[in-house]
Amino acid sequence: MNKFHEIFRDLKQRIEQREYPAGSLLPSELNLAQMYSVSRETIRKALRLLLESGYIQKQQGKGSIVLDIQRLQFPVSGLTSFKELQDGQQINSETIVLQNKVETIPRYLAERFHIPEDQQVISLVRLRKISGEVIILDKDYLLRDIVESVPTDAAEISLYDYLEQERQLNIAYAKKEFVVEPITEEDKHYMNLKNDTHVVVVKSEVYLEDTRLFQYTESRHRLDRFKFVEFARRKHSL
Amino acid sequence: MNKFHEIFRDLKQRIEQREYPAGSLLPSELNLAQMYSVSRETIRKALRLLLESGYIQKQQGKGSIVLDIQRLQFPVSGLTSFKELQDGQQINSETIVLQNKVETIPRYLAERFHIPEDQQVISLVRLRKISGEVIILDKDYLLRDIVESVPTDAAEISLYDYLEQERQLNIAYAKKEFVVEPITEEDKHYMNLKNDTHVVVVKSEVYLEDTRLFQYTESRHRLDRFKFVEFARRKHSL
DNA sequence: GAGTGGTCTAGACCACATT
DNA sequence: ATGTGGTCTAGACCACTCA
Repeated sequence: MNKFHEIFRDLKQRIEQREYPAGSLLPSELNLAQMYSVSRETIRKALRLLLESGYIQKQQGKGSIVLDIQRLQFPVSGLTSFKELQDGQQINSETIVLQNKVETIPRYLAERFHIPEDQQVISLVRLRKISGEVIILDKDYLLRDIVESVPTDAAEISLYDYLEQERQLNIAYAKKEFVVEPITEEDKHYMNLKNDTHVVVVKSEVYLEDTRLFQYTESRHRLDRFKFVEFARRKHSL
Repeated sequence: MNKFHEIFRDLKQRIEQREYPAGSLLPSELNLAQMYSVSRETIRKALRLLLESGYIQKQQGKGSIVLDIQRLQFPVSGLTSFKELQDGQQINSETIVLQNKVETIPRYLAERFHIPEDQQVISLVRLRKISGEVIILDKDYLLRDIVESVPTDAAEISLYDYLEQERQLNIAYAKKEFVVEPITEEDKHYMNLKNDTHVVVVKSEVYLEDTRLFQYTESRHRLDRFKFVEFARRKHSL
């Protein structure tokens, strides 16, 4: 729909299909502007998206160098749902909804977020299986002021699809925290933990476009199957 | 030096000092343009930096909402050195250089990066102490084609300061991978591991502006002291 | 010197939220 | 209807790289 977004997608695809191979230079901004019949600033917006997602590296005076996506493959970071992760890779996965009920918010969360102690939340507990093994235990709390209820089959397929498309919620940003914690009885009960004593826990606070908190999640991962990949750029002196 | 960067730093500071308190709106882009005597596009570049670093949330038709930095404090992610992390928080820390020598590249790295097997590297091993305890074991390999040698006191204080300022190297981006691995004899020997069986390992491939690989690092963290915080934005349909 | 990306401008029109 | 941010333009000048 937006010009710069279309150009981004087009260039991205051409890079992925090796039409612009790794190590080569993209056409200059001026050339691209002529090729797509847009202004240079519009090209620059598209290139910025490519830069941020790790497809190119720019050099003043030289040009835009295409990076090696083979090498930098699967950078999986940011605010991405389990479903989207699986779609990106071809992995056979399965979600089992253990719990989907309304309750009052746990006290430690009410305190942490300065929310009334009688706040109602939807409490979801889900198991994530990959190749038949239970790898992840997800515990979600959704504020009931914002979502009244979630159909269990939506929780099974993709919660974010449902919230964004059916409920028209605009998920905007999140604070994520990665820590390692000793296992609980619940972990031991639901996951195939062998002799593990710890799990990796990813705690996320998710906010809407209007800055309202609407979700808190603890995603508990089996140690030996946890992997998080990130593409990072150096920010020179903010 | 750049106008938009100066404006970013100014607005950032005013937000941190609660001149623009959390939940309030910044002046409109048109107003800001007049206040700083610049064009609106320049203001928009500054606001984009604020948006990306989690200081504001924009809403079309409404304005730029200041976010609660108390709540979203210490988002520590991206490509940041140990020194910079410590500077951001007031923690007493110490670095001990265990090794600083030239050797041929380990075979698994030569294969992984398609580098000649006789490539020379600088091999650094460093311990990171926080409050007197050894928390992190850092193993660095720097390609000798790019840096000939590193003074041990530079490795002790800040490697990145030295590389960027003394050596004029432009560090641009990295691929980072977070996994959990069983401990090695080396881990056991140097860190106070108690009964831990695993460590968190952050593996980083660091690249220069001209896209040359120049550093590979394994940062091995004690489980109970590992914490990684990230501010993430939802990317709607790339 | 020619070509590249980086910054900045002044203006236009659109989409959205509020009154 | 007004004001907000989102997109796009055409042009200017600067900083940098490379032949």
